[in-house]
Amino acid sequence: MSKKTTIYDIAKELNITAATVSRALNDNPKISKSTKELVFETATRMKYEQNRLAKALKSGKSYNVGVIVPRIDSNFFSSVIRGIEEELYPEGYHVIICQTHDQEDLEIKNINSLLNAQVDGVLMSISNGKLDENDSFHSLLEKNVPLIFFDRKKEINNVSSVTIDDYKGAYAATKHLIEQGCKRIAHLSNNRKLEIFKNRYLGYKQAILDSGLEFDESLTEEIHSKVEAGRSTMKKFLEMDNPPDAIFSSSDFTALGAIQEIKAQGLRIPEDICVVGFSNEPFTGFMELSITSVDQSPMEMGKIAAHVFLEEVNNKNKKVKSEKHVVLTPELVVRKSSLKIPTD
Amino acid sequence: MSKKTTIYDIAKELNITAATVSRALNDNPKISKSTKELVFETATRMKYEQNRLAKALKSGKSYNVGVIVPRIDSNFFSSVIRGIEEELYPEGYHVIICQTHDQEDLEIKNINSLLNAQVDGVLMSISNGKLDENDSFHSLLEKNVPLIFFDRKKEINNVSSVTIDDYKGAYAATKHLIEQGCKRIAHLSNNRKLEIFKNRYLGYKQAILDSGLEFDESLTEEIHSKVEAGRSTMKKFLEMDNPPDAIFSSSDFTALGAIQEIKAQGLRIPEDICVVGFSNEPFTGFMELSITSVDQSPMEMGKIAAHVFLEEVNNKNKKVKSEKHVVLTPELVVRKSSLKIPTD
DNA sequence: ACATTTAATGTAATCGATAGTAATTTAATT
DNA sequence: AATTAAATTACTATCGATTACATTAAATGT
Repeated sequence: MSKKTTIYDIAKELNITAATVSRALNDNPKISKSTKELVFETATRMKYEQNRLAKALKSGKSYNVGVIVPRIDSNFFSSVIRGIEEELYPEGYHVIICQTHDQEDLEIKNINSLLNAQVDGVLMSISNGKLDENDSFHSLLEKNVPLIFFDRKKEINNVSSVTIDDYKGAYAATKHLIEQGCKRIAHLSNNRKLEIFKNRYLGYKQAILDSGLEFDESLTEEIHSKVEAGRSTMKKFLEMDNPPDAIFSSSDFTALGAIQEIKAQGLRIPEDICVVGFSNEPFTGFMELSITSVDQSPMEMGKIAAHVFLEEVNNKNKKVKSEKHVVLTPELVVRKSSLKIPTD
Repeated sequence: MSKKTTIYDIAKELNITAATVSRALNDNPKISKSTKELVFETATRMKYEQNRLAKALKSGKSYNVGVIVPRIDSNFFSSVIRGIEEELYPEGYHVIICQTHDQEDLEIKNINSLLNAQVDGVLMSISNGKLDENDSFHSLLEKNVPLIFFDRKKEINNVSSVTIDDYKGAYAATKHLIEQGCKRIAHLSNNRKLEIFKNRYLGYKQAILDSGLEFDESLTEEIHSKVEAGRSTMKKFLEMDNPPDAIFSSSDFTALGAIQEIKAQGLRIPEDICVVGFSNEPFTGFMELSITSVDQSPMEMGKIAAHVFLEEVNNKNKKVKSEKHVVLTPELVVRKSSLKIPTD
């Protein structure tokens, strides 16, 4: 019930001014060593704690950072968030997490909500709603709030990003399938207006072309990253006259759906059909039939994104705006679902 | 670059006082209808937005709420969080999410960090670190910050909670296994200093005793909720002279680990061994061998927890402190892993 | 001894919104 | 028209920390 102690209380106690107390606590060089010590002592004795709200008002900084992701219940995003937190907490920032559930209206709501909370910056992975005239970021940029994309980015002036080389990851995954002897490799994609899915598609396509195989557009589908969508699309594939003998999926969840359908139809994995996913979600390793996938080092991604943010806020005064684009290299993790030919 | 418009700007524009503007915007009855309209118009025209930091300083409320969970990458917790957000966002609150990773030091750090951010309340599911002399909550209670437990609670004076009836859920799950003809039912538990795990254990035990089966303490183990822990414990069970014919697990993840080991040893599920998990994580339904589990209606839990919090902040002035304990009823979802006897 | 740095602290305004109280205008009453 | 009540708006302090500017005291120089 007792009110919090403020710098005024300390000042009164020591018969000095609040300004002096403030300076002392901030280690201002103009304050003598003796009073500094005195102030520090009484501050601890009186259990003083700085009022962040007051500081926030004065400085115009809230020391809150917004993080917007499609969802948090995937290992990938929750790991990125953990990386961000580990980097930002020591700097005194707090993280407000928002989920878009891939709905653009929620994305806009979240951005406004974060602006309202006066966050010092926003780190986000954009949703795949209607991407056409998506100017929900403008409100951020107008207000000069640093924005950093991670994973799912969009090419915007003055906006930095941290991504993986999706093209390379997809190329490696597809190449791997080809080396396993697969000839008709299908691709479960997602909204290709999003760069990550476009690049995965392109990497897949190029790997096929480079290997002299026939590229068949009808073997690619843009679907949601849901188990059920993967399953129903796989069903369609299997009804073709000339069904695929491998699936490269942009998502581990759709890969799982495909596997369910393949098994349900009595086909064998990897003997009849090989499957490769993307993101290296933990369950891909848990399954009895473990799933080959592409790891994106999410923790690392989060840490770097946070680091880029810190650079930007610290340079905010300087007019020299520079965008930074960090690209991480993904790693193919080969498991049972695609291993026809034992390597050892 | 142009600074934000404040109520002073509006006041100057209309030749009135900032106080009047403030009252008009807050729909104070003492302000005439005409000036209210005028103020609202100019506010929109000048793109006025309330400075939350200023309001926070004045009111002493940050309109931020802390949520502490062991981890966010499980469907259960992320769903609870979503429920909380849906309830709190419309009231103008923001949610700061913290993960403890079941480490007590992180729990303490998070609490301090949230206090530092001057949150208006904390909703938490406690970790299972060393629980003995856990007084990390005291700092919250001392400062009169509302604390609400959900799922993983602890009995503390004046602290409300929202949980499920773990005892009942466990009882139903075990009863179900008995009805399927299982005689030696093992239990994968977790730290029973946590009420939820203690209650699940008790419900399991009572169901066995009520059915006249022999209760064998050696068939219960306290382990971490990790796939690997479930697997290794199952291995131990299978090495017994008289191994179990069913597993009731406090966690879907350990249930999964058990299933992996059972299959690896060439045993059949559910014919040889039945398995039931807890939490109804999505993957329990995805698996080819779908897993029977206990649903905890996490969204609902989050919404109710948020609601209880709102009640508490709105009653904060009143001295009458009352704790509220909401208990939800869980639901058993029967799937392949335990269904020996087809019901239809 | 007096002028001039230098060091250390005090004074007061500021960030933006809110609320108690005073002041003014308007409406109602006799 | 005069008096009073009611409605409306203005004035000013406040939340707690920060900082430009002013002031005092001590130290140094000539």
